[in-house]
Amino acid sequence: MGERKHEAFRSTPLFRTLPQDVCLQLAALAVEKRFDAGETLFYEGDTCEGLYVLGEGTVKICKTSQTGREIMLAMETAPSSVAEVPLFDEGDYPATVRAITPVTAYLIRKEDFRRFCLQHPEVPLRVFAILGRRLRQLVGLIEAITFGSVRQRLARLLLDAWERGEMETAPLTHEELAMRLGTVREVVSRNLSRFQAEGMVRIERRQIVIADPEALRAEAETEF
Amino acid sequence: MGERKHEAFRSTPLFRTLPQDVCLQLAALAVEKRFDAGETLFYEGDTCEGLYVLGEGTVKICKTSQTGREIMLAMETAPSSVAEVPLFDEGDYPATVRAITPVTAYLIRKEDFRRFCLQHPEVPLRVFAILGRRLRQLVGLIEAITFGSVRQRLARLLLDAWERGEMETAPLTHEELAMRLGTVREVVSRNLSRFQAEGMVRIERRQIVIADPEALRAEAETEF
DNA sequence: CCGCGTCCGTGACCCCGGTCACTGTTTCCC
DNA sequence: GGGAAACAGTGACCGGGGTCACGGACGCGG
Repeated sequence: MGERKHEAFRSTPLFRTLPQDVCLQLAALAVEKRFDAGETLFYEGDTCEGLYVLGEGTVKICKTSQTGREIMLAMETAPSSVAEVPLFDEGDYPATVRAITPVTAYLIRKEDFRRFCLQHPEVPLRVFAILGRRLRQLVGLIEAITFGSVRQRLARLLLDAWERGEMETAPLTHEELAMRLGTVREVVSRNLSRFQAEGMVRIERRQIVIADPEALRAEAETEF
Repeated sequence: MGERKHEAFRSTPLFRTLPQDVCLQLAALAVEKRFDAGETLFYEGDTCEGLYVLGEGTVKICKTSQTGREIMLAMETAPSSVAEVPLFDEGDYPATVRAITPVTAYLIRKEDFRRFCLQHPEVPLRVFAILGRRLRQLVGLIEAITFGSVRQRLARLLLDAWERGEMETAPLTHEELAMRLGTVREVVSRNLSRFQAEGMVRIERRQIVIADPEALRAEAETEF
């Protein structure tokens, strides 16, 4: 069993630097869970079970308001991990994590992980780095939201997706984009229309095509 | 020398749980720095020197836009610490930190701190908890900004300040409030006026007085 | 006491973006 | 192929809040 599991643990940034045997030893503690697209791994406020290592698929980390609006804080695609935060501070999960493709994940209960950390002091340092990255991301998000416009953020988002070739692979519905930007569908539609009118993108059969990356970049980098 | 320094290290959340001697040993690595109110300890993008332990005073962690608008991500008042993030991930400081009262801080160079961590594995775990707290804070901020109104955030802010008795001690200019809320002076003024008109606060000789905490609370907790 | 700097209060204006309400277009599945 | 979802485009509307431009209130140093 567990070939895929081992592979997941070997390649996830958190454990990538660990020696093989230690890594396998850790993998032995984890239990596999599968989720369909749209299923949620856990909700904000749930008490923390443990750490999820993503073996396959991609998830979004998000918050939703009472009125159903949603904002995506981050996206993680395998190999990766989520829910590192509440492992050590006794708190609940701070946000909801939901599968956006089918996902197979491995759950390590937090006591097990903690014990493991004490035996392998290099592990916390890795977690540390991951947390740092997340923090930077969040700060960036706050900056973008409070200083920037939807137009700018959308430009940047499209550009990012394009640069990493996710343009064709991912369906990217307007609804999705809206959540990622912390706004609503209609606003995204409108802005996309404008982009098209200005020749920056073309929309052909429901696919967004980047026509003028440079113009987009200029738009994205127009500083606040 | 260093009585105040030792006190700072003993009481800061990061090191509070350390045995006395270890704590002093760590303190020995640090060098004292003083800042006047308004001076900035470091700017976002500066390459990370090390960890600051706050012995006295309070600072704000903030980002500023090109146009000079500013948003405060967090406030830290001694005993506390700032700049834990870039210690391990080789990045720059992610935000600017500025003294809002006179501050005396102790700087530990990051190599020294890292070395220290390897010798004392319980330290990273503490840092971890601190980072967790920060992350939760930021997520909360994002939520408040994207789903909430200035009115709500202002209500909550006033209430917080009131509950911890910072109401009289701190001058709290409208400008300050605006930054903390990620908005501008005028908007704060307006909302304060409205609050006064509705009898929630009174403003007497430039001092905001909480008149009806319950009403404020209701306002603050009106869910998005 | 006078001036000047800092902070406050307010009005006018305008635009972004959230909301509602429809209609049009794909897609996909029976 | 037909019908139901889901997705997309668009217009109308309007409120929050940002921007500008003042004028008034304090407070402090000369």
